Amino acid sequence: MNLKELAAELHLSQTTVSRALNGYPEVSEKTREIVLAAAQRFGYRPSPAARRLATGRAHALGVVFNAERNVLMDPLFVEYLAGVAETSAKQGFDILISPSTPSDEIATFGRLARDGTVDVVILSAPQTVDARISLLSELKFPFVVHGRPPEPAGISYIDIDNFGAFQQATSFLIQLGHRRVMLINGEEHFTFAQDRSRGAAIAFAAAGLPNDMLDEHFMPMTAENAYRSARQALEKEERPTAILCGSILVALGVLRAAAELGLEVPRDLSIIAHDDEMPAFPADQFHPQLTTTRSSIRAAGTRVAEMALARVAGQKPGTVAEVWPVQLIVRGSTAAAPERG
Amino acid sequence: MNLKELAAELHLSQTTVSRALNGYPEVSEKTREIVLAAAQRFGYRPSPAARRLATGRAHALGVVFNAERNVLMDPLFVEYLAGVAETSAKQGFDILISPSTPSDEIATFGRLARDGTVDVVILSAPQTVDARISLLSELKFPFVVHGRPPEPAGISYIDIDNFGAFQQATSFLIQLGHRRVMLINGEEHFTFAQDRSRGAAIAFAAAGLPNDMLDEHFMPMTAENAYRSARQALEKEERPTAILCGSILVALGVLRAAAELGLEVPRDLSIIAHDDEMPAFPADQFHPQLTTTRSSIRAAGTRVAEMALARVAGQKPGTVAEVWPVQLIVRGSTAAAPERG
DNA sequence: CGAAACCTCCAAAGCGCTTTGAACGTTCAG
DNA sequence: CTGAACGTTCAAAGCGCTTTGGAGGTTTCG
Repeated sequence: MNLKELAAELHLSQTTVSRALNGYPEVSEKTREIVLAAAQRFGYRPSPAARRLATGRAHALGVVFNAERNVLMDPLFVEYLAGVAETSAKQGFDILISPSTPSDEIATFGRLARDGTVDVVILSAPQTVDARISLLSELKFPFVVHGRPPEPAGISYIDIDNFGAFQQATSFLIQLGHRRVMLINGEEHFTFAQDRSRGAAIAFAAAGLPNDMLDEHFMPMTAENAYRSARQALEKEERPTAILCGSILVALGVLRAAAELGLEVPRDLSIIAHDDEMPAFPADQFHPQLTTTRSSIRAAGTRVAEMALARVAGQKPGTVAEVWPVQLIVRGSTAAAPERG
Repeated sequence: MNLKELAAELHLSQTTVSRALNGYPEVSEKTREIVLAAAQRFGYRPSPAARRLATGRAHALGVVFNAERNVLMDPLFVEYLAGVAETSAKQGFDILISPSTPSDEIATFGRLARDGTVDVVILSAPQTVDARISLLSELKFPFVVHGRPPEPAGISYIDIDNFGAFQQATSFLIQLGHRRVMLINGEEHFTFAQDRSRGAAIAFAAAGLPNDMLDEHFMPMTAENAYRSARQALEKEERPTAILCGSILVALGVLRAAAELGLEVPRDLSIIAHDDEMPAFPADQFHPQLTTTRSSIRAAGTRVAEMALARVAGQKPGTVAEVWPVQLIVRGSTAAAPERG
């Protein structure tokens, strides 16, 4: 049943019925009730396609899914998506996943912005030079960012306090007597990696320690990459006594490297991992339980979706700039540094 | 630029331009070329919304995303989605993710089918009694299934040979001298869990062994659930000497249980896991490397998307019914059963 | 009592595309 | 030379909704 038929049934015009349904004030309460009841009774549902054409709004939010990137490092993505899905469902918004390869990612964003298939897009993992942000800004297409944009002015975003988290974690290790600390970070071009890097460096500086005791590595955060790097570092004479891990997956690789080399955690090696709270891999289910800097990526997902919807509803960009605190949770993977050997 | 403007520019009617662009035969090659060139030059892109309204087709395929379910057990989901994305991108199809909670999943499917926001939906993890399939069949809405539908007649699906995989794996364990085998399976109401169960049972029967030596447990396949079950079983007097795991995540939990109890794999305990090829957790990166029954869920994703698109293009349902072979890959987590204690 | 000010409701014009039915030349067979 | 057949193009009618610009009727106020 469409609007025309419904209107005919009610002996009203399409206009009135449409307005009654959409909560416009030009229609009397009495009429509205009648219309609403009838719509209910006939199971009338407006056609999204028609509404989209008429209003120019899609009632959908876009997420660009970069398969190659996400699959490798992101079991996180599902958890994040779950958060986004949660809020968007409440508002009846659909989520459009636009597949792309790294090479045509920009084109994908362009298409999304121009086609009007979505009203707003959510951007994740901003980079220090981010063509996606430039493009969307230029096209004046609404977007919100999950993570810290390189130039946050005029951009709505939320981020976790990567800087604080790694500063805190590093300070904690230093307090435990660790001097040679390895940091297995994400790829250098991500702003979060930069923030984490700075956090760790500041902690060293604050303790009056030379910066070169911090052995930092940038890489895609897979278990395997982490395994290789950790293994290499731990085989050296002057091996690190503590490793800061960018994610739980990284910790997994590090644990394996340590096990293979006969190093016991935390006796011989302390490990702190950043934990985005993947339910499939709870930090406290590891052996030993992992000390982590924790923040829920799912919660971030729900929040960023909220922001996206607010943006569609007319909120100005740049209104939201939240940085969520990250908590250091001390568990069994950290201990005092071993005696100098 | 829209069609009208483009037509005006070319001094042609909208009809002709539209037809030229969409490859209809009623337009001469000369005209078509001119139109195509102009469209290119002006960067004309037809409005999806308008096209959708006019044709009634959405040019999108739907995936219902059950956040609560997927997040818990499915880092797989991303990998699967990547497969779907890959093929749908090639055909310019969008992927609409419809969030739902378990309780309103059926309603979500109904909405999707009626709204015309998508042309076809992909169903995953069919159950022995599956209301989603019943609903879509009844509404005569196109769908394809990833996994084995309870009543496959007239339904296009692909599945991996769960039965064969677990029969093979179980036989292999029996050959190695294992008699007390534990099977940590998915939830009972999934058809794949049933198939696996049957596969293992048949292997026992074929070896002339009593069925009660197979200790089968159904549960959501999380590492934690697996850990608990395995731990409990391994603490018993008559503990299993081998455990069949429904997924790599399950294996993770089992490994932890074994480690905590001081059991060495594969000396004291053999493990075979089913491996869907999550790149984040490669079976050969475990310690020890895992013996697996392997099949790529990503490949399945691309195939099922192909089927979905074929379905949209008019292919009859029930045309495709593929069952992919699963390979047993023997690595380091299996060995001959320990001597009877 | 008449005009101004509402309050409700409506007809009709889009939104940008596809598609039907027909028109206009041209060519071809009879 | 005429009528049929064909190849090409077009005007116009949707698709189902929103929204503009009124139109009628009722109330309010000087």
